[in-house]
Amino acid sequence: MPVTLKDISHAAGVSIPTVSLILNGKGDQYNVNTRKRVLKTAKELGYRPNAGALAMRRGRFNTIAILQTADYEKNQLPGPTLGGIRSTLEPKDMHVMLAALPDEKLTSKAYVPKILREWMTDGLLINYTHGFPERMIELIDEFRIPSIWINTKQKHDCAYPDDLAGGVMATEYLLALGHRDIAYMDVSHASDKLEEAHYSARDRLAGYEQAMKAAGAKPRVILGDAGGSSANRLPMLTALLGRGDRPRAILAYGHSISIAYAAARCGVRIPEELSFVSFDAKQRSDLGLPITTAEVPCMEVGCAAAKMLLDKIDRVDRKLPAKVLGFRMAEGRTVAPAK
Amino acid sequence: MPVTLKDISHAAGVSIPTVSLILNGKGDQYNVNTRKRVLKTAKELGYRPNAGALAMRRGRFNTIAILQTADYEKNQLPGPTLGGIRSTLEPKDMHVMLAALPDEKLTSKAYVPKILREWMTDGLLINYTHGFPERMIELIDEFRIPSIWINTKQKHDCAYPDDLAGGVMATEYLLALGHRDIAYMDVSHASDKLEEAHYSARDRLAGYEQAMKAAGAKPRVILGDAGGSSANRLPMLTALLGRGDRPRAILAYGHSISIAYAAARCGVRIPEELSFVSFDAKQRSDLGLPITTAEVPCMEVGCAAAKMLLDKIDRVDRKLPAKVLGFRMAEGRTVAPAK
DNA sequence: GTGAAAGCGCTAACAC
DNA sequence: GTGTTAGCGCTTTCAC
Repeated sequence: MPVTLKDISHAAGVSIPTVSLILNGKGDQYNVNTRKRVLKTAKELGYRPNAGALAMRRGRFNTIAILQTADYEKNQLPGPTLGGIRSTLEPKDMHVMLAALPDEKLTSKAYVPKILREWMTDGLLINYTHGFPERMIELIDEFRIPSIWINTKQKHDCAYPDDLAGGVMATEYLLALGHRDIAYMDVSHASDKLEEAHYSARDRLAGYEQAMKAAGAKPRVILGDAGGSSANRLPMLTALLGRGDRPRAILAYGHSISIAYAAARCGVRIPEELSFVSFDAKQRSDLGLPITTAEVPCMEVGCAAAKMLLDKIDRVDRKLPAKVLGFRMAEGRTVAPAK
Repeated sequence: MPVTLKDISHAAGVSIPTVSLILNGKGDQYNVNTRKRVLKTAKELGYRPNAGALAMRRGRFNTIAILQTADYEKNQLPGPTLGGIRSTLEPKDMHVMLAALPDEKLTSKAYVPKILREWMTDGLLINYTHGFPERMIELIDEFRIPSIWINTKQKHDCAYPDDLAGGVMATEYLLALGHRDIAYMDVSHASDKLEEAHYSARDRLAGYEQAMKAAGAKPRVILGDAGGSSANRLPMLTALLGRGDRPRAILAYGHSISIAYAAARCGVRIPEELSFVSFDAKQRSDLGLPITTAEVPCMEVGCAAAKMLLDKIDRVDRKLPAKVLGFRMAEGRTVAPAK
C-alpha cells in the first residue's frame, strides 16, 4: 500500500532513477522544475523509502539487536544502559531491536531464535551474565554475527563495570569520612553461593576488603541469602541492625531500600547513627532520602558496547579488547562523618 | 558477506529456485538426493534468509516499533507491558524495535524521526501520555501507519488501565477490612496541578471518592507537589504521619516506598498502626515487606495493544474501539483489619 | 524433477 | 537533463 518511487515517477511523469536521485539530493543536474515537481509529489503522496530495499542494496540493515532473556524480572537492561546504546547509535541513524529469548526454549537443542535464524541485524549486543547456552554462542559464531557482550567479564568483545575498583572507591569514600567500623553487606548471596554468583558480587567485596586492609581497618563482611525471598530479608536485617554491636557504616551490595527501611524500623537514624553507601545502577530517591551511591557506569557501558559493536560491524572478525568502565560516586544524604 | 541462496545454489550445483523451494519445505517434488544435498550445504554454509529481501517480497517487515521518549527517566515502558507486547508478537515471529525520540528535537518543526521517515515497520505502539506533538500525529496519519496508543484515554485505537475502577477496588479492599479512616495520598500532584496531570491522577482519586461515598465514609484527600524533588518529600511525609490525627489507612497514588519509610521514621508501625495500599505497576518488595498493591494491568495493556495493532495491520484504516483493562489486587503485608 | 523469467523497491553505471 | 539497464536476495509462475 505504501508509496514507492514508481508511484512518484508515474505521478510526476519522470523515470524512477530521476526520482531517486532527486530525493537523495543528488539531482543537481536536473531541471529545477523537474526537481520541484518530484519533491512536491513525493511529499504529497507521503513517500517513505522502503528500509528492506535499502538494506538489500546496502548490505546493511542499520539495526542492531539486544539479546536478553524474556523474563523481565531477571535481567532487564537498565534504562541508562539502553540510553547509552541509543545515543551512540542515533547519530548513525541506526535502530535497536529487542530480542527477548524465552528461557525455557533456550536450552532445547532445536530452538533457534528468529533473530538468529534470519539475517536482519548488523550486530548483537548480548545482555546475559550467565545462563546463556553454549549452543547460542556457537550459533552466533557460526553465523559470524558481530557481537559484543554487556556486563560479562571476558578478554575480548565486551564492556563491563570495574566492580573491584568500584568496591575500593566506595570503601575509601567512607574511610575518608573517618569511618573505620564499616561493614560490607550482601544479603543476596550466601557465602557458599558467592562462587557461582555474578562476578560483581565477588569483585565489589574484594575491593572493599582491599581498601579496608590498606587503611588498616578490620573488614566485617555480612553475607546472607535473603535476596530472593523478601520475607526473610526484613527480619534478618532488623535483627542485624537492632543489635548493640551493629556497624557504624555499611557498604551494601544491593537491596539498599530494605536496609534503610530496616534501620528506620529499628530506630537507627540515617545518617546520624548509621552511614550508608550502596551500589546501584542509579542513585535511588524512592525513600525521599537520596542514597549515597556508588553508581554502576551503566550509561558508559552502553556507550562503549555500542561503539565497539559499530567498530566490529565495520571490520568483522577482529577481536576488540574488553572495555572496563569506572564507577562514580553519587552524593546523597545517607552518610555523615564518623564521630 | 553472509550466505545467500545463490551461494548455496552454486555450491550444490542446482538453481536458486530449487534451493528456495527446498529450504521452505515446498520441495516435495524434488529428488531426495537433491533435497538432502541442498539442506546439507545450507546448514554447512550457515544460511540465514535476508530479512530485507523477505520484507520486500512480502510487503511486510514483521516488525513493530515502540515510540517513546528518549528520556529514560520519564516514560520507560514498564517491564510487564513490554513482556505482554513481546509474548503477543512472538508467536507471529514478529519483532519489536525501540524508537526513542529525543524530546528536544520533537518540537522542532523540521524534525522527522528516522522511524517515521523510513518505511521499516508494520505498525507503531505509541507510549506517550502527553507531550507528544500534534505534528507527529499528523505525520503518522499522513503516512497511514497503523498505530495503537498505550496508556492514553481515547475513544479509539488505544489500550489503557481502568484507573477509576482501580481506585474503587483499592478503596473497597480497605473498607472490607473494616477501615473507615482512609486517606488518599498523592504527593506528586498539587491540587491545582491535577487538571493537567495524567488522567490516572484524577481517575484513581475519583474512584476513591466514589467508593468512600458509597460506603458512607468521609474522604480525606492529601495532595502535594513533592513528587519531583525528593528533598521535600520526606519532611512533608514525616510531618503528616507524625501527627496525632494521622489516618489509620492510606491509599497512595504512588511513592509508596517514601510513605512506608516515613512511617518507619515516625515510629508508626505498618501494618499494625497503619494499613497501607498503593498503586503500582508491579508489587514492590524492595522494603523487604511486600506492599499490598493495586496493580496496574501493565501486561494486559501490552497484550491488548499488541493484539489490536496486529488487527490494524491486517485491516488498515479501521478504527478499533478502546480497550480498558482492570486492576488487580496483589496481597502484601502492609494491611491489617481495622481495630 | 528442474530451471528460466519476472518482479518486489531501490541505486549506480552508463547511454543518449 | 533524462532514461535505460542491471543487480541486490528472494519467491512465484510457468515452461521443459
